[in-house]
Amino acid sequence: MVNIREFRSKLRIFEQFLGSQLQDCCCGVTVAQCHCLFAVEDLGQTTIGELAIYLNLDKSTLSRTVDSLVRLGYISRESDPTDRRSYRISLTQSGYQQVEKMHNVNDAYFSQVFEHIPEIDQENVAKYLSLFVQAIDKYEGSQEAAEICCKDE
Amino acid sequence: MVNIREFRSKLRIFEQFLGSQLQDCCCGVTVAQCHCLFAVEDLGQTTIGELAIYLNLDKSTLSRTVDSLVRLGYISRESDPTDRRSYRISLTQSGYQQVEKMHNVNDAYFSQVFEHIPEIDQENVAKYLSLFVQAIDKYEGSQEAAEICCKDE
DNA sequence: CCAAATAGTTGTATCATGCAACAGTTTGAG
DNA sequence: CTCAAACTGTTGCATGATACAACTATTTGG
Repeated sequence: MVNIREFRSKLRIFEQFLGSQLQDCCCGVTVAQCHCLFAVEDLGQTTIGELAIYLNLDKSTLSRTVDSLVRLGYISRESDPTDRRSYRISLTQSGYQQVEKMHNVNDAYFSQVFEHIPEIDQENVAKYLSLFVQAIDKYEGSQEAAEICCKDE
Repeated sequence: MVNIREFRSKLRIFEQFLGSQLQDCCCGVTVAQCHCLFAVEDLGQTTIGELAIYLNLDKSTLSRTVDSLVRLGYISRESDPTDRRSYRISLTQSGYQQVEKMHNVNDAYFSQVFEHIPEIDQENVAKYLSLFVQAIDKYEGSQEAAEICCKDE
């Protein structure tokens, strides 16, 4: 039986680490811009609306973040000829370079963290994190989610 | 050999989940206030400075967050008679109740997530997360940390 | 004893965010 | 076909979290 409270305590440390790690490894852009660039990479050609859903943020927030990335030259935003309300969002050449740079820096960082895990355990760390993420997916797809929490108090 | 980039991809999903989960389960206070309350619980009687180090935030940020929690009645802040620059920060009765409420709600949430993990794997999910957190500790204590990242560009 | 260090607060600026209102465009029901 | 409803993205506004710098009050060490 897992001690949930202890698990959550570890999780808080983990979360804090992830936050400051990314902040340090964004290669010149902000954390929000970094998330947005990775999301555009994941989605390929996309729209503000899709990005907002993917990142679970308001479309107005994404509108502004994308705007800043267009100004930085990392993202191209072209009017969609088949629906003039919509824009086609994608990475520019320079955007791809920035994303690759961020990946390399972050990969290097996590590789070093992994070196501090005993070699026999490394695969399992990845495996069981993956399992947890799967459980999140299943749970969020299910009914119960959010009914426990105290959103509306 | 662990595929670091894939691992990081899972991590991004994980991080997003943790962020929105806590936001929904703060029982009436903000996420920053929630982190602060848990920190005061962890530290027992403490100070602004200690909290700032523990949470890796600026003392001015903590000063304001603590201030808001004093106003809410969750934290008591008394002048330290042995050092009049300093204040003794601790949870009030009402603060303990709030913390317990948040623990219960969050424990319930994560218990449900765990139910979506096969029973044989549950212990391992906790075990290997713990191992990863240990690796973070070791790494952050070491020299190399932060030299990889592109903080200063 | 006084300069330097320390603890916390406050002013200021920035970033991220959501909601509401809006403009322009598309779509579907009649 | 037409027009109301739905949709896409932007902008105005408010809030919250945050850091840095300057500040006050206090303590400490040479």
